[in-house]
Amino acid sequence: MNTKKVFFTTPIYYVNAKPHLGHAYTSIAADVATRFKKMAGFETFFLTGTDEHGDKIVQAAEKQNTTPKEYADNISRLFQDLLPVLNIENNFFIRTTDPSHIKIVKNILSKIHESGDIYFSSYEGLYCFGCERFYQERELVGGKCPDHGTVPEVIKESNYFFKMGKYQEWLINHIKTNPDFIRPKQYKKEILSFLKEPLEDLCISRPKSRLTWGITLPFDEEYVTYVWFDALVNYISALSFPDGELFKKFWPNTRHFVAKDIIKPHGIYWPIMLKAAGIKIYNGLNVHGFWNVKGSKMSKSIGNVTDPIEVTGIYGTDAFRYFLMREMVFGLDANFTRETIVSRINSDLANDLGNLFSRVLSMNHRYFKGEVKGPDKKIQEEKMLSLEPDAVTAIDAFTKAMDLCEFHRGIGAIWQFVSIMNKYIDKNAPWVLAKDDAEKPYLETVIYNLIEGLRLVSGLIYPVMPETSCKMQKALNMEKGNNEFYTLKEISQWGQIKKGSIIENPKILFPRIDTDKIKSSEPVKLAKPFKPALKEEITIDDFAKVDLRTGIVIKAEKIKNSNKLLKLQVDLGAETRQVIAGVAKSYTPEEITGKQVIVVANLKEVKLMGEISQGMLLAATHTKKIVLSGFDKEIMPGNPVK
RNA sequence: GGCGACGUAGCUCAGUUGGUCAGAGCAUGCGGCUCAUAUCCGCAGAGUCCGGGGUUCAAGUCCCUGCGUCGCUACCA
Repeated sequence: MNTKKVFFTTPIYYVNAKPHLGHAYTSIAADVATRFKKMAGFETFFLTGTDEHGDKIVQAAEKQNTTPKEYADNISRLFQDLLPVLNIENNFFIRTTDPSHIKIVKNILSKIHESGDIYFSSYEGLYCFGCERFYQERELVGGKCPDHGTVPEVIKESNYFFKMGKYQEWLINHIKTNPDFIRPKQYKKEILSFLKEPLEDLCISRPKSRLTWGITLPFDEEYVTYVWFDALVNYISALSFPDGELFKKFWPNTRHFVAKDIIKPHGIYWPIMLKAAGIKIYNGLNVHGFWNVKGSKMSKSIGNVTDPIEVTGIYGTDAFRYFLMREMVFGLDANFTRETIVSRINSDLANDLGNLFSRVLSMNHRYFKGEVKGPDKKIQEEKMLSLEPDAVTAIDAFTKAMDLCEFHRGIGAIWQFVSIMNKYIDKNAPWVLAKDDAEKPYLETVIYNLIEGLRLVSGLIYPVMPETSCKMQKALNMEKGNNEFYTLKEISQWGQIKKGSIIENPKILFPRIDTDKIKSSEPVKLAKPFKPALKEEITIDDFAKVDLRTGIVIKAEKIKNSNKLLKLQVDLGAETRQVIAGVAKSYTPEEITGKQVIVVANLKEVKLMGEISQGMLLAATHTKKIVLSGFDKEIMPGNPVK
C-alpha cells in the first residue's frame, strides 16, 4: 500500500501567556485540514507544542518566584489542556525543553556550523541592562529605554551569526518556482517584496552571561542559541530527524499553519536553515489573518482577549469550530463578536441544518413509524426526485475548496446542499402526499432522498464538527466505531442508508440561542473603538514627566533631500531651540513662521537628516494632513502647558 | 516617504484569464406552507461596483491619477 502522506503543524506557542482565540484558530484550522486529508485517504501526522526558552520566560518566572522550567511547565500545561476542549487530535505535542529536541537542535547547529554558514562576529550596540537586550536607536523613547527610562549603554558583544544572505537568490527562486509554497498568494507577494532588500545575517546566539535559559551551542559552551533557531527546528525534531521513521515517512510533505505575524521566520529563516543544513525544503506554508474582537485587535489593555475555553463553554465545541472556520476567509482578518457567532449558530446551525435534520426525521417517524423506506425508481425518474446530482456537486466543490484550505468555501458548499434540501421539501410537500395513500411511493422516495442527503451532510461536516457528525450518524443508524469516520470515497456512493432500520425521533442538534436574553443581560456597548487603539493607561505622574512649553516659531527653512522635514528656530523665552519637525507637507516655512506652538521641551535631542533637533511640536495628524496645536489668545513663550 | 493589498446592496463579503457580473448570506418588508428548533419556502429592495481620466466593439474585471482604509518598511520627534 502506497498511501499518500501529509504532515501538518501549528507553530509552537510561546509560553509567556495563556492561550487565546488566535491560538485556538490556528490549531483548529490545522486539525480541520488534517481530518479532511484523512477523509481523502491520506496518512497524516499532526504536530503542535510549546516554545519555552528565552529572556521573557526567565523574567516571567522570576516575577512568580519560580524557575523557568516550572513556569514553562505550567503554561505549557494550559496549551495541552486546551486541545481536548477544542477536540483537536494531535499526534504529538512537542516542547522545546524536551531532551530529544535539544539534541536535534544541536545536531542541526553543528551541521550548519561545519558547512561554514555560521560565523563569529562582534558588534557594538545600545544595551539596556534592565531589559537585558539591545535597542535600535529608533526604538528608544527620548533616547531612553521605553521600559526602564534609563539611558542604555554602548557595549560590545560577540555572537554567532547565520549567513542568510548567501541563500537569498536561491530562496527567491524557490518561492517563484513553487507557487504553492506560500499561500494565500498575498503573503507570497509580501515575502518576495521583503526579499527585494538585501537580507541581513541572523544573530542566533546569546552569551551565557546574559541568558542561560536556552540550548547551549554545540561548538561553544559559552553561548546558547536564540529564539527562532531553537523553535523552528521543532518541526523536524518532533519527527526524530534524521533517522526516525516519522521523519522518513512524512518529511517534506509538510504544510505549516501560521498567523501572518510570523511569516518571516517561517517563509525566510526556516527554508534557508533547511537548505543550509542540507535538508529537503518543506512543501508549504498556510498563512492566516488575525481575529479582531469587537472590531479591535485583541489586547490586554482593551480587555478583549478572548479565552477559547470560556467561549467553548458557552456555545459548545462544534459550534465554535464551525464559526471560526466559516466566518474567517483563510488569510484575511475576521471579527469576533457575540452577535456574529450567535447569528451563525442560529441561522446556519439551528435553522438550516438542525431544523432540516429535525423535520426530516420527524416526518419519517410520523409517516413510517421511523422505518427507513426505499425509493421508488419509477417515480424517482419520472419526477426527477433524486438528490444525487446535487450531492455530487456538493462533494466536488467541498473537496476542491478544502484541498486549498478554503474552509469557508468548503462549508459553503455543504450549506448550499442543505438549502437545496430545504427547498426540495417545500416543493414536494410531503405532508400533502401523506394524506393520499396513492402517493405513498412518491412520499417514500422523497423521504428516502432526504435521509440520504442527511447522511452525506453528516459525512462532510466531519472535519469541522466531528461530534455533530457522529451524532447525526448515530441517529441514522450509520455510526462507525469510536473515533472513526467515513472517507470521502465511502460517503460518495449514493443510496447507502440501511433500509428497514428504525430511526428514532430526532433530538435537537443545535438549540437556538435567544438573542433577546443576550441583549438584556449584556449592557449595550456601542463605543466605537479608537483608531489607532488607545495606548496603555498612565497616571498623572507619568504625564507630569513631559514638560510642555509655549513657543513661537521665529525662523523656518526647508531641509535638503527631505520632503517632510522643516528646520525651525523656536523661541522658548529662556532660550531658542532648533526643532526639526515633520510638517513640511502641510506648512511652508513662510506659513509656520510666527506661529504659537506647544513644544515638548525636555525631550532628549536627536539628529535627523544630520541636523540637531531639541524638542518636538505637538500636532494632530490625519493621514497626510498635519495640523499644529496652538492657542486662541496671545501667550508669552516659555510658559508651562498642562 | 517607499513597497503592497483593498475600497461592490444597511451589514459581512463572492465576483477566475475583460463580453447574462451587477451577485450570495445576514438584517428589513410583504406573501405562502405547517413536516420541523416561531423553523422553512417565495417575492421585493435596487447598489453612480470609491471619484476622475484612458485602452477597447465591450471594464468592478486592464492602464493612469486622486481620495480613503489596512499591512510591511523608513529620516515618522
